[in-house]
Amino acid sequence: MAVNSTLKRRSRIFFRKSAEYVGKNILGDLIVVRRNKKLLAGKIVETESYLGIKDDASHSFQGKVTPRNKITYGDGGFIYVYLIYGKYWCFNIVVSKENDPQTVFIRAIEPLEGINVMRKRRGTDDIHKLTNGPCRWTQSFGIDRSFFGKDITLNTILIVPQKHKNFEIVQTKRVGVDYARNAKNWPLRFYVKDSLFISKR
DNA sequence: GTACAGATTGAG
DNA sequence: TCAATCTGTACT
Repeated sequence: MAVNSTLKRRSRIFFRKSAEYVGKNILGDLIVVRRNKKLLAGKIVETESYLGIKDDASHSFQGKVTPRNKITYGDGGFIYVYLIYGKYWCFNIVVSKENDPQTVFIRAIEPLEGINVMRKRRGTDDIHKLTNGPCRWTQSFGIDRSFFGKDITLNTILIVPQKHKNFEIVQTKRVGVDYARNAKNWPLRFYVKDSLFISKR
Protein backbone atom coordinates (compact mmCIF):
# COMPACT_ATOMS: atom_id res chain seq x y z
CA MET A 1 0.00 0.00 0.00
CA ALA A 2 1.78 3.17 -1.20
CA VAL A 3 1.63 6.43 0.72
CA ASN A 4 0.49 8.49 -2.26
CA SER A 5 -1.75 6.03 -4.06
CA THR A 6 -5.42 6.64 -4.58
CA LEU A 7 -7.37 4.23 -2.44
CA LYS A 8 -10.95 3.16 -2.83
CA ARG A 9 -12.74 4.47 0.21
CA ARG A 10 -16.09 4.64 1.98
CA SER A 11 -18.06 7.64 0.73
CA ARG A 12 -20.26 10.36 2.16
CA ILE A 13 -23.32 8.32 1.17
CA PHE A 14 -22.12 5.42 3.34
CA PHE A 15 -21.53 7.61 6.40
CA ARG A 16 -25.02 9.12 6.11
CA LYS A 17 -26.47 5.74 7.15
CA SER A 18 -27.40 4.96 10.76
CA ALA A 19 -24.84 4.35 13.51
CA GLU A 20 -25.94 0.72 13.79
CA TYR A 21 -25.47 0.17 10.06
CA VAL A 22 -22.07 1.88 9.88
CA GLY A 23 -20.84 0.33 13.14
CA LYS A 24 -21.55 -3.17 11.85
CA ASN A 25 -20.47 -2.66 8.26
CA ILE A 26 -17.05 -1.11 8.87
CA LEU A 27 -15.97 -4.22 10.80
CA GLY A 28 -13.35 -5.90 8.63
CA ASP A 29 -12.68 -2.69 6.68
CA LEU A 30 -9.29 -1.00 6.81
CA ILE A 31 -8.57 2.32 8.45
CA VAL A 32 -5.68 4.15 6.83
CA VAL A 33 -3.85 7.23 8.16
CA ARG A 34 -1.30 8.97 5.92
CA ARG A 35 0.58 11.90 7.39
CA ASN A 36 4.21 13.04 7.30
CA LYS A 37 5.02 10.44 4.60
CA LYS A 38 4.04 7.69 7.01
CA LEU A 39 1.32 5.17 6.28
CA LEU A 40 -0.47 3.41 9.09
CA ALA A 41 -3.16 0.85 8.46
CA GLY A 42 -5.20 -1.73 10.30
CA LYS A 43 -8.37 -3.77 10.18
CA ILE A 44 -11.30 -2.51 12.24
CA VAL A 45 -12.30 -5.31 14.62
CA GLU A 46 -14.45 -3.59 17.27
CA THR A 47 -16.92 -0.68 17.20
CA GLU A 48 -19.75 0.82 19.21
CA SER A 49 -22.73 2.80 17.95
CA TYR A 50 -24.12 5.85 19.75
CA LEU A 51 -27.59 6.87 18.72
CA GLY A 52 -27.61 10.53 19.71
CA ILE A 53 -30.66 12.32 21.07
CA LYS A 54 -32.51 9.22 22.34
CA ASP A 55 -29.37 7.51 23.74
CA ASP A 56 -28.47 8.50 27.29
CA ALA A 57 -24.95 7.12 26.87
CA SER A 58 -24.41 9.65 24.06
CA HIS A 59 -22.82 13.07 24.44
CA SER A 60 -25.77 14.53 22.54
CA PHE A 61 -28.52 12.91 24.64
CA GLN A 62 -31.72 14.98 24.61
CA GLY A 63 -30.26 17.37 22.07
CA LYS A 64 -27.50 18.70 24.31
CA VAL A 65 -25.13 20.95 22.33
CA THR A 66 -21.69 22.05 23.50
CA PRO A 67 -18.72 23.48 21.59
CA ARG A 68 -17.19 20.02 21.83
CA ASN A 69 -20.03 17.93 20.43
CA LYS A 70 -21.49 20.45 17.96
CA ILE A 71 -19.83 18.66 15.07
CA THR A 72 -21.91 15.55 15.73
CA TYR A 73 -24.97 17.53 14.58
CA GLY A 74 -23.38 18.06 11.16
CA ASP A 75 -23.21 15.83 8.11
CA GLY A 76 -21.91 12.24 8.29
CA GLY A 77 -18.30 11.40 7.52
CA PHE A 78 -16.48 13.85 9.78
CA ILE A 79 -14.36 13.02 12.79
CA TYR A 80 -15.25 13.73 16.41
CA VAL A 81 -12.33 13.25 18.79
CA TYR A 82 -12.36 14.13 22.45
CA LEU A 83 -9.94 13.93 25.32
CA ILE A 84 -10.81 11.67 28.21
CA TYR A 85 -9.21 11.45 31.65
CA GLY A 86 -6.95 14.31 30.63
CA LYS A 87 -4.68 12.06 28.60
CA TYR A 88 -6.38 9.81 26.06
CA TRP A 89 -8.04 10.57 22.72
CA CYS A 90 -11.30 8.86 21.79
CA PHE A 91 -12.11 8.60 18.09
CA ASN A 92 -15.60 8.73 16.60
CA ILE A 93 -17.03 9.07 13.12
CA VAL A 94 -20.09 11.28 12.83
CA VAL A 95 -22.75 9.39 10.90
CA SER A 96 -26.34 9.93 9.72
CA LYS A 97 -27.40 13.37 8.45
CA GLU A 98 -27.52 16.93 9.75
CA ASN A 99 -29.29 17.41 13.09
CA ASP A 100 -29.17 13.69 13.87
CA PRO A 101 -26.05 13.40 16.07
CA GLN A 102 -25.26 9.69 15.74
CA THR A 103 -21.67 8.49 16.03
CA VAL A 104 -19.60 5.34 15.62
CA PHE A 105 -16.85 4.81 18.18
CA ILE A 106 -13.91 2.71 17.01
CA ARG A 107 -12.69 0.56 19.90
CA ALA A 108 -10.07 -1.75 18.41
CA ILE A 109 -7.97 -2.38 15.31
CA GLU A 110 -5.78 -5.20 14.05
CA PRO A 111 -2.43 -3.64 13.02
CA LEU A 112 -1.36 -4.25 9.41
CA GLU A 113 1.06 -1.54 8.27
CA GLY A 114 3.37 0.82 10.13
CA ILE A 115 3.73 -1.61 13.03
CA ASN A 116 7.17 -0.34 14.02
CA VAL A 117 5.85 3.23 14.30
CA MET A 118 3.05 1.91 16.50
CA ARG A 119 5.50 0.01 18.70
CA LYS A 120 7.53 3.14 19.20
CA ARG A 121 4.52 5.29 20.06
CA ARG A 122 3.08 2.73 22.45
CA GLY A 123 6.37 1.77 24.04
CA THR A 124 5.82 -1.97 23.69
CA ASP A 125 6.80 -4.66 21.20
CA ASP A 126 3.77 -6.84 21.92
CA ILE A 127 1.66 -6.63 18.77
CA HIS A 128 -1.47 -7.52 20.73
CA LYS A 129 -1.15 -4.43 22.92
CA LEU A 130 -0.73 -1.82 20.19
CA THR A 131 -4.33 -1.28 19.14
CA ASN A 132 -6.62 -3.39 21.39
CA GLY A 133 -8.46 -0.52 23.05
CA PRO A 134 -10.12 2.76 22.04
CA CYS A 135 -7.29 4.95 23.34
CA ARG A 136 -4.53 2.48 22.56
CA TRP A 137 -5.10 2.41 18.83
CA THR A 138 -5.43 6.21 18.69
CA GLN A 139 -2.04 6.45 20.39
CA SER A 140 -0.52 4.01 17.86
CA PHE A 141 -2.02 5.92 14.93
CA GLY A 142 -1.13 9.37 16.29
CA ILE A 143 -4.76 10.46 16.57
CA ASP A 144 -5.15 13.67 18.62
CA ARG A 145 -7.01 16.99 18.55
CA SER A 146 -5.51 17.79 15.14
CA PHE A 147 -7.94 15.21 13.68
CA PHE A 148 -10.99 16.99 15.09
CA GLY A 149 -13.43 17.81 12.29
CA LYS A 150 -11.44 16.11 9.53
CA ASP A 151 -13.33 14.69 6.58
CA ILE A 152 -12.88 10.91 6.56
CA THR A 153 -13.62 10.71 2.83
CA LEU A 154 -10.44 12.65 1.93
CA ASN A 155 -6.81 11.51 1.89
CA THR A 156 -5.33 11.90 5.37
CA ILE A 157 -7.59 9.39 7.05
CA LEU A 158 -10.00 7.09 5.32
CA ILE A 159 -11.88 3.81 5.51
CA VAL A 160 -11.11 1.25 2.79
CA PRO A 161 -14.00 -1.17 2.25
CA GLN A 162 -13.25 -4.90 2.10
CA LYS A 163 -15.34 -7.29 0.09
CA HIS A 164 -14.76 -10.69 1.54
CA LYS A 165 -15.55 -10.79 5.23
CA ASN A 166 -15.24 -14.32 6.50
CA PHE A 167 -16.05 -13.77 10.15
CA GLU A 168 -18.96 -13.73 12.52
CA ILE A 169 -20.00 -10.53 14.28
CA VAL A 170 -20.59 -10.66 18.03
CA GLN A 171 -23.03 -8.10 19.37
CA THR A 172 -23.03 -7.14 23.08
CA LYS A 173 -23.80 -4.20 25.34
CA ARG A 174 -21.39 -1.26 25.26
CA VAL A 175 -18.40 -0.86 27.57
CA GLY A 176 -18.22 1.78 30.28
CA VAL A 177 -21.70 3.25 29.99
CA ASP A 178 -23.31 1.89 33.14
CA TYR A 179 -24.24 5.43 34.10
CA ALA A 180 -26.84 5.41 31.33
CA ARG A 181 -30.30 4.71 32.73
CA ASN A 182 -32.11 3.40 29.70
CA ALA A 183 -29.43 2.69 27.13
CA LYS A 184 -26.79 0.93 29.21
CA ASN A 185 -27.81 -2.53 28.05
CA TRP A 186 -28.53 -1.69 24.43
CA PRO A 187 -26.59 -4.19 22.24
CA LEU A 188 -24.59 -1.64 20.26
CA ARG A 189 -21.07 -3.00 20.60
CA PHE A 190 -19.89 -5.07 17.63
CA TYR A 191 -16.74 -7.10 17.27
CA VAL A 192 -15.11 -9.71 15.07
CA LYS A 193 -15.59 -13.09 16.71
CA ASP A 194 -12.31 -14.71 17.83
CA SER A 195 -10.17 -11.69 16.91
CA LEU A 196 -7.01 -11.49 19.00
CA PHE A 197 -7.10 -7.71 18.83
CA ILE A 198 -10.36 -6.69 20.51
CA SER A 199 -10.35 -4.79 23.82
CA LYS A 200 -10.63 -6.89 26.97
CA ARG A 201 -13.70 -7.62 29.09
C1' DG B 1 -13.45 33.01 38.98
C1' DT B 2 -14.06 27.52 41.09
C1' DA B 3 -15.52 22.48 41.05
C1' DC B 4 -15.76 18.13 39.14
C1' DA B 5 -16.75 14.16 36.02
C1' DG B 6 -14.97 11.30 32.48
C1' DA B 7 -17.39 6.04 25.86
C1' DT B 8 -9.67 4.47 29.73
C1' DT B 9 -5.39 2.71 30.86
C1' DG B 10 -1.65 0.65 33.40
C1' DA B 11 0.47 -0.40 37.64
C1' DG B 12 0.03 -3.00 41.90
C1' DT C 1 -8.51 -2.38 42.89
C1' DC C 2 -7.40 2.34 42.02
C1' DA C 3 -5.01 6.69 40.69
C1' DA C 4 -3.34 9.38 36.76
C1' DT C 5 -4.34 13.88 34.41
C1' DC C 6 -6.55 18.07 32.34
C1' DT C 7 -10.23 19.75 29.30
C1' DG C 8 -14.94 20.89 28.89
C1' DT C 9 -18.77 22.14 31.23
C1' DA C 10 -21.66 24.00 34.83
C1' DC C 11 -21.92 26.72 38.43
C1' DT C 12 -21.07 31.23 41.58
